[in-house]
Amino acid sequence: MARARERILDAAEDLFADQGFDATPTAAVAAQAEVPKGLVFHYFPRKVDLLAALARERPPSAASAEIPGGGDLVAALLAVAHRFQSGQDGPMQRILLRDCVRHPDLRAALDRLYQQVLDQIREVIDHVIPHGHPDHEARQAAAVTFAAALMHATHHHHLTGSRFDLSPVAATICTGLIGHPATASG
Amino acid sequence: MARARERILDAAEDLFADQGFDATPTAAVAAQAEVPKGLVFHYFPRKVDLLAALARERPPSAASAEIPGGGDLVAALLAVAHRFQSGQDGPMQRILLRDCVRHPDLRAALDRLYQQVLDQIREVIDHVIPHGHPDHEARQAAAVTFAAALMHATHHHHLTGSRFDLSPVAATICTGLIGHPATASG
Amino acid sequence: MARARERILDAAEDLFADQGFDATPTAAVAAQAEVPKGLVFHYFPRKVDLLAALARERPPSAASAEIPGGGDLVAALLAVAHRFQSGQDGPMQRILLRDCVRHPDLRAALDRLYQQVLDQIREVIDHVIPHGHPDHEARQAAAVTFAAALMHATHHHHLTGSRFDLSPVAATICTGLIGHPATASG
Amino acid sequence: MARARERILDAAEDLFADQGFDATPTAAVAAQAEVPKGLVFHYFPRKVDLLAALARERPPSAASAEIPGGGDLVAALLAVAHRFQSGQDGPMQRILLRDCVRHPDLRAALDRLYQQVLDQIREVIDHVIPHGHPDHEARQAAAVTFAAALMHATHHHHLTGSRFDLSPVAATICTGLIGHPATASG
DNA sequence: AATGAATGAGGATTCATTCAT
DNA sequence: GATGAATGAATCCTCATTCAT
Repeated sequence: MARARERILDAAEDLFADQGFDATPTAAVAAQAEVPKGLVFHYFPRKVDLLAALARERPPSAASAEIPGGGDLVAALLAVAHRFQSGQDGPMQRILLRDCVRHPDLRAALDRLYQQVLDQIREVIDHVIPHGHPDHEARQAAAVTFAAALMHATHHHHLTGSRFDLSPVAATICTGLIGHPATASG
Repeated sequence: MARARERILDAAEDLFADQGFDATPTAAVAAQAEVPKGLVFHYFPRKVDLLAALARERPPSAASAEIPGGGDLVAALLAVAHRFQSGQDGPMQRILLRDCVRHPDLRAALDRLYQQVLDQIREVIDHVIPHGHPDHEARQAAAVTFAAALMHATHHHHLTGSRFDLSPVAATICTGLIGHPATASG
Repeated sequence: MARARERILDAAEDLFADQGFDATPTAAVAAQAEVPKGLVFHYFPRKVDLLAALARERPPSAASAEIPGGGDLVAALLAVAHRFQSGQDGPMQRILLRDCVRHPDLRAALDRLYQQVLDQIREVIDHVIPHGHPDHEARQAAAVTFAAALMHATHHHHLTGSRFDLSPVAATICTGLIGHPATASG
Repeated sequence: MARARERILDAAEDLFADQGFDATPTAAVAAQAEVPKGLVFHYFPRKVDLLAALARERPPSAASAEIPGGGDLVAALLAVAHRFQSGQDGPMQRILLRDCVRHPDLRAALDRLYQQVLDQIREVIDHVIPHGHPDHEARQAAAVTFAAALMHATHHHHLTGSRFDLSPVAATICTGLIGHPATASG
């Protein structure tokens, strides 16, 4: 069954996200994937290769969906955050955020994820505030701010299970950009 | 020697910060503390008790020093961040940020740390912008924003070894609060 | 490609000589031979069959070349030794000497090798000292002595990488046979 | 029980001599020593440390006993050989001869053993032929010859279980030294 | 004949924890 | 209290061998 490899990756993603890489025995991966233990090592000679394969083949993408129009920057930012935190890549995000500390191989994937988030936020800002009023630098600073807060919020969420409310952050940024926290335009 | 207990905690703090709780054998703690292995278990019956003792007896404090006057909010915020990231509590911060994921006992300590940071930032804001122009809510939102970004920056720092520049964040927040990113007053 | 079998044997000879039979995975043989793993087992159902095939099909021969004339027994003996230790059968010698301990199948091949060495030495002795002065028994004893020492020297060489100087041995034997260690005749 | 370490070494010596180092699981050592598996690693963190400890703490000694007088060099040499091959150090000899190939740590011990054998043989020669007739060089050459042959004979013995008859070797050497193979002096 | 996925027994090593002294 | 020997469950990984295709 050529699916074995995929099933192993599925199981690994699941278990690593849940308990962490180090705390997950390869035997558990094999069990959940319903393959014999040896097969895991057939495809991934060392346990860490499983992690690397996940980072390589299943990078979490901050998939940018359509940007909600309407000129409401706060809503747009929160929508980005929501999409990011509710997407199907939760498991990989957890793995990256959790295990990056001990497995620097994951750093690249985490960096890429952050960059995607940042780019997406910037895109949203530019879309909602199309003119040129706040200059490039201010826009980028705003994007960085929201991206950093979003990363923290996501970490917090994975840590505690409860959401970190980003509304104040979005409001602060919005005010910084257009002078008031509410619906832009006007 | 009654110092043994302290030496054990010193060693544990050091090693846990460096390699993580799970990856540090108690034998290594004993070795670095230069005490016999049995003594570690004499004072801390289970390994996790070591972690709990650290969190209880050596909580990292976002020690608020004097607030730099002068009305420069950006500088004041960055000063808070710098103090936080350069303090002597780096090891305990690392431990909390790293191992909180698997050891919820640490959550309380991490929450407390965040709260201290948040309070301190708020205090700085109120100190620099004493009047009442931006209302309480906006001030708190700004504080939350900077606290979240600071937590992310700290995490990033511990992860990569390189600093995460918080200047854009501080500028964005400052603009949100007083309309322009530079020295307040006016 | 019918050459596959030969390539497998080549690889096995190489690797077994280098790391020993037990320490060489069949997968390594397949890799070095550039054949799929399954093919190794196609030709040699059990790993040990590879070893047996080597011993059977590629026995090291103490190939007797022309005997250096001139009546110098010491030189002649050393020439035999040199030929033996420098021949192309080094790998198989190593395999026999090393793995015979655990794989008695190799014993016959090793015995045959020793016998060839012995016969060849005897031949050299008879060629250099053609008359009948030292009787058959003494000649055979001398041959046995040099053969034993040569085996040890070879083993030593394979073990340490450095040569074991057989000159004293040749000199001793020569003196035993003809009364003085130098060039025979006289 | 403080004897545990000795019992582990006893078991290791036994099993390594019998089946070889690589083919002996540490579990087997523990079982034969009647200690829990973990204790083996308590004393010898890596399996190879067991081997090193054996080589260090239990080096086989070519224990020189009293030299048989009587002036019979052949008998004296054979006595040395017999003592060497019948001594209580058979197991360690086997281990050295067998596993030196893959574990160069043993080389020093094997070298030392050879040196002891050589020295002892030389001593016997000097004792039996006290005068100065054959010069130093010839004596040393004779000793080297017998030592090499003895090593081969021992290896052969360990390999096949049957003795390698050293009489011809002794006779050849004796003739080389004193002109005739029989009882010296006269 | 040829292939490489599949299998699972086995083996070295780690380490928290216990406990006799 | 203090000590380090003792314990054994757990884990990663290896590898000969089988087998469906």
